[in-house]
Amino acid sequence: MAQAKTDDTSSKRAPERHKRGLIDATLDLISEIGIPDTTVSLIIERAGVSRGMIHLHFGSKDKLLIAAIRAFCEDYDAVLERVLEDVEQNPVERVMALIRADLGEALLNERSARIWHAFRGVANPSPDLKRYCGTRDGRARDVMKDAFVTLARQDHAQDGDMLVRDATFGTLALLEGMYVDYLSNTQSFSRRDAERIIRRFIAGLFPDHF
Amino acid sequence: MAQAKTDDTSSKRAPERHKRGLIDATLDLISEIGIPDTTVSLIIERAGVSRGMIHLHFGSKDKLLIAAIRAFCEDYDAVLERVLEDVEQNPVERVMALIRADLGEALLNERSARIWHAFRGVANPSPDLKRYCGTRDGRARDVMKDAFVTLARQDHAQDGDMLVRDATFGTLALLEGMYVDYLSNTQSFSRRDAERIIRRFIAGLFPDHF
DNA sequence: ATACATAATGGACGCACGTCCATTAGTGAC
DNA sequence: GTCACTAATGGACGTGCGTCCATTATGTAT
Repeated sequence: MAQAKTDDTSSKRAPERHKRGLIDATLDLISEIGIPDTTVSLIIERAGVSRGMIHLHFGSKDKLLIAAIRAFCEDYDAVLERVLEDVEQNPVERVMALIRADLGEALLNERSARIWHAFRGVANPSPDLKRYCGTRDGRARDVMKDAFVTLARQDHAQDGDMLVRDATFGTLALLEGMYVDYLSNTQSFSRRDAERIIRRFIAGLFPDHF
Repeated sequence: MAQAKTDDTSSKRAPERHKRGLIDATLDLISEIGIPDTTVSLIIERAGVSRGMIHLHFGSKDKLLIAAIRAFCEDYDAVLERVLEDVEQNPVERVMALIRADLGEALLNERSARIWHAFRGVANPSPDLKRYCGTRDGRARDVMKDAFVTLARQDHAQDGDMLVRDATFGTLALLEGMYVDYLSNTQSFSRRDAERIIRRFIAGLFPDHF
């Protein structure tokens, strides 16, 4: 058996590296000039590869786009996962850590916010893309819901189900709204303000904990 | 002086009617197949006019796009304005009327949500479009802020400025988030739940009024 | 009636797009 | 060193785009 398939940087034949290069170039261009203007010629120029590579590795430009958003979402999830590993079990801290991570520069920056919006904008007509865009699914939602369930039980809250649902759904909606506002108003956007507002929302539902 | 310039439907020469027809066709197509696939050929076919009309009336396809989003936003604002005229002066009722209007079928439906997202997605690279997309400007924000100012004064709240800012900003962010969620999950989206969640957020900040 | 102004037409044009494939270059096996 | 295999190249191809303009149709003023 030959040595591992991982691409050493010196090799001129490195399909995985080239695939990743094409995906990164695509994401960069989308964040800079938008999806409609992101052409095959610009992508290959940015990635520094030849014209046939997209067809060779992805089959078509559309499939490259799908691979790009998939990779983008996987990176996003990976960052969240890493945050959740490091944080303690206290549900209040877990929720706030999630929010802080979502609002931090690693996840909420101009590039990523633009990419999110660009994909959202074209996702509806295309089910292949829509699959990757849900807010309601995914780790973040589950972790948050679990934390709120714990708190609702501690409080012996009546109608705890609705409380948990409202808290989870509302927090995610607030985070979504913050992303939109970040893009509309990047320079005056305040991560501190955003975090405080979300905290105030949760504090209204769980006054004893936040 | 001849009769009014308003287009009677029988006339074959009706520039204003044709302009509006092109704009409506453009918005329809954007909501159905997205901006990248909305071509000149499809627009004129949908509008039932000839190929040269876009160049004649708007100068180019790009300018038609800008005119379309402008018209879309004006319609949106007009609906809000009409709601605000009918509602009483009580600040609590004004805020809730605004929220209810924003979540109502007239403003939040599949077509409009898709159009919003499509334009948001391409707006960042294009300042001409970005101008029309802000959440933080506009009537809705001002009306909401005024209402919260009134309430904060009644409560003699300390740090009322921050309270008002957080309430305004947070409510708008929640509404934005609801729009995103509506699109991601149209069939299971509940306007009632959305309204209740936003109300709970505001109630946390103004417990004596909501 | 006639002339004038302009709304509207639709085909032609050049260009840039995404796709594809015959060819070349690089890599590991024998 | 040779062979076999596959990654990578880059130009050619056809398609469909947006733009434009010479022409026609329509309504208005004289």
